[in-house]
Amino acid sequence: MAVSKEQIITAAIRHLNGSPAASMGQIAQAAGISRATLHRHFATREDLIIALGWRAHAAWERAQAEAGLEEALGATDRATLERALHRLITQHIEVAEEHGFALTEHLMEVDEGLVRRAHELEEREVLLIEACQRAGVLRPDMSARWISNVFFGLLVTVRESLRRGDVARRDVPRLLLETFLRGIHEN
Amino acid sequence: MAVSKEQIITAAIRHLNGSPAASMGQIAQAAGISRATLHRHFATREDLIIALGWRAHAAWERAQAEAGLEEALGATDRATLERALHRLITQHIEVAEEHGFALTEHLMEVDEGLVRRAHELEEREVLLIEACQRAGVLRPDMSARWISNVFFGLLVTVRESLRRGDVARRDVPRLLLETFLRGIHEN
DNA sequence: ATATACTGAGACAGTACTGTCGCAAATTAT
DNA sequence: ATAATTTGCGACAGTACTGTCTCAGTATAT
Repeated sequence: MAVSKEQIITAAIRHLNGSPAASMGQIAQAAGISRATLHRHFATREDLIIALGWRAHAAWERAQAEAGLEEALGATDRATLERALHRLITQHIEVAEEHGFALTEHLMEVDEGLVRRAHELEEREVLLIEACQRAGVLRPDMSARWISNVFFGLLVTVRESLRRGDVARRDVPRLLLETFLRGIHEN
Repeated sequence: MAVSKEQIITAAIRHLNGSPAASMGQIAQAAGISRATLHRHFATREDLIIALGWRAHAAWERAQAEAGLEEALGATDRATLERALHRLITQHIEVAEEHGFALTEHLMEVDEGLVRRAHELEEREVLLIEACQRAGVLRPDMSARWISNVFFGLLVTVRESLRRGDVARRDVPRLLLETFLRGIHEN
């Protein structure tokens, strides 16, 4: 096979990041294959979007794994939790960069399994946030779910900032961490 | 006239906040008018979306005005600038709540005038941010444009949090201000 | 070299829109 | 009450998709 299913997904995501409403024909063209071949791999457009969703969620899960989230959930000391949190944040930057369009794609909420998967992944981050709150790493006067949503919004910030060329790619980790943790107020 | 153009816009925005990809027929139904009537007011779907964009931008400008942004730009003292900033942030919550879908609607970038308008409004906020940085209200180690984008992302956070029912409406101003200015880190 | 599998191109029907029109009914103004 | 305006409804052509199919050409494997 000249172009594998995984390659198609990659090309589709890349194209949809710039044109979220692209048709099957445009996606096929961007992937360098015919529309018929694209339909052979993904029977419907919805199937394709769902597949992209799973890919994005896989990247999300990998980010959690590489951040050591699972292990950190058993810890109670500041250092371990803080390190996991920082890693998680920086790992997410790539995810937002590669699968950014998934952040605001409402079509993904139609797939039951995908919604459940997103919920699970989100729930694990909420657990980490709560653990950080108990350990005194994060402020306790905000709900963990709000903080989780703040994280989501800041990833949209990252995506847009990079898309518009407002910040340099290499500055993003520092900016995101500082903004997220310390806010933008002086001292 | 039973339903004015302004009422149609209001109903359309309300409906599109929940279903961003709604068709003209669905929008008409949501507004309580026929599709033909909707087309009499807005010749094309694009015209309608553009009109919603102008409405959203008008609300945006009103938020800036009520926050006293213009006057604050001439000031250099902390108190005035800080007060304008706080007002601007809280004023924006309503805008995000009422015109939330406009935050991520890419179709609005096709209208030249609308893009210029958005640019102007954004530029004024950047100027305020820079003034706040010079006055020691906001940290100077981040570009004003990044901070402006952070603000944008947090409005997406607000929209999603309210849409999902994760936070109470009355808690939003405090949460947003605290998060924006102080971040989520303990102490 | 031959069989197998895959691909691109094109045609096709089906669907869901958009945008326009005419007309009858209802609303509003005078 | 009558005229003018506005509306809903249905019909219509036009467009842009989606999803399926066929067929001829190409690559791949044995």
